[in-house]
Amino acid sequence: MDAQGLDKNRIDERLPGYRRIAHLDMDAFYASVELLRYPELCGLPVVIGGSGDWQPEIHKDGSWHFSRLRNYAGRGVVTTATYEARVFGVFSGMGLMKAAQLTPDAILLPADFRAYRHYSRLFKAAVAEITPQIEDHGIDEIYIDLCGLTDDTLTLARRIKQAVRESTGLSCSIGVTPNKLLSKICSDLEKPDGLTILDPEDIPNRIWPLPVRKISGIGPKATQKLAALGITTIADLARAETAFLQTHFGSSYGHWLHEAAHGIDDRPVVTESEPKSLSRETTFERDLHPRHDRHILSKILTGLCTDVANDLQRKGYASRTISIKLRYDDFRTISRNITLSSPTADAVAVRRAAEECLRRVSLKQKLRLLGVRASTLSAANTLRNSSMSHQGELPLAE
DNA sequence: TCTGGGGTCCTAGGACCC
DNA sequence: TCTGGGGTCCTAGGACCC
Repeated sequence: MDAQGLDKNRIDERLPGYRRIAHLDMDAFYASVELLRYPELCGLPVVIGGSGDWQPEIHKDGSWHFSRLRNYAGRGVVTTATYEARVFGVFSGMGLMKAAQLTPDAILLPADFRAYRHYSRLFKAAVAEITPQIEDHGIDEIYIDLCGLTDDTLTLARRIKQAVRESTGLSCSIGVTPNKLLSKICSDLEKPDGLTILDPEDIPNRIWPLPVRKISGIGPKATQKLAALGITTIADLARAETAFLQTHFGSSYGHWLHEAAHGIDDRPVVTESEPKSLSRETTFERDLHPRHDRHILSKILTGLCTDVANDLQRKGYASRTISIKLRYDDFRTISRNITLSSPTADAVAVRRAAEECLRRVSLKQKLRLLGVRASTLSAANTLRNSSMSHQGELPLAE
């Protein structure tokens, strides 16, 4: 060991190419949580979506009665589907009405986010027992920095999977590579219950044959644009000149595309972060007319502002920028925002600001969605926070 | 089958100031 | 009166992620 406590014989994990970063992705998370509750649904096509009144009902003999997808009518989308349902071409984001056409006999369950958050906390706590170097990435995913741990990668990955299974009864898939970009791709390669460890030398064999869409950050638009340029696989992308990509995608995104294709990514695992914005939005059951349905819309707007204000207060933030979001019946979406002179977490102030924004939009067309967002966040009350840290002092009133 | 709700980050133009 | 850059803030929209 040298002065910094580093073993000279070990590869220096501080170098970007030699880090050990894991990406852990829970397998069909929401659906799997539901199967814990309703084990009799194992092996059946099950679709989770919406939040309506198709709650399973219990029979006198103790058996459950489940709703079928064919009976669904509304504007909900698929949140998750079991692998058995995915076989029919059902995937998340798809309208439930369309999913019903593909597989009418599939079981439909409402999303139960409280249950999913509970299991999310369980699996993250179990991993945190092994190492606290965890970056949250949504409800069912984390990045784990394995640098500094002494065991070999395979042992660690197996231990993490075992900890997740013991704490939740659920399986996950893990990818371990020198960076987040590659690990994210790899955790998906052997799903479900996968474990993929990849060295940089494996990139040409295992990464390059994949479609560009497998790279997190290349979405539907970029995929289409790349295809039009004759680029469909990551190998195609890796062959493309940076300058060529930059002329078509801008200097920043073009540069990133090139690096991504070569498996280059130096982003650190970030274990702590503050939210940048909080928002609430709702799609109406039917399109609403700004004038005829004025009272309903007003009530909905007040509700959204109250929810946002409550979220701000509960989480200890105040916001200086309030935005509204409108979606017209033709799906055109616009937003307006206003920056206040001082931060607020007050429902009435949020509502006033939202109204101010609303005055600047055209209200001739029917609406399908209304949303309210609070951004430019600051700690709600630094005075109060500092007083809280001194034992014995009473927190100041609002 | 018309397409949810919660986020992050980036771009680009205009105002305003030095 | 016209012509400059640079920096920051604000606004609107869009791509992308889970």
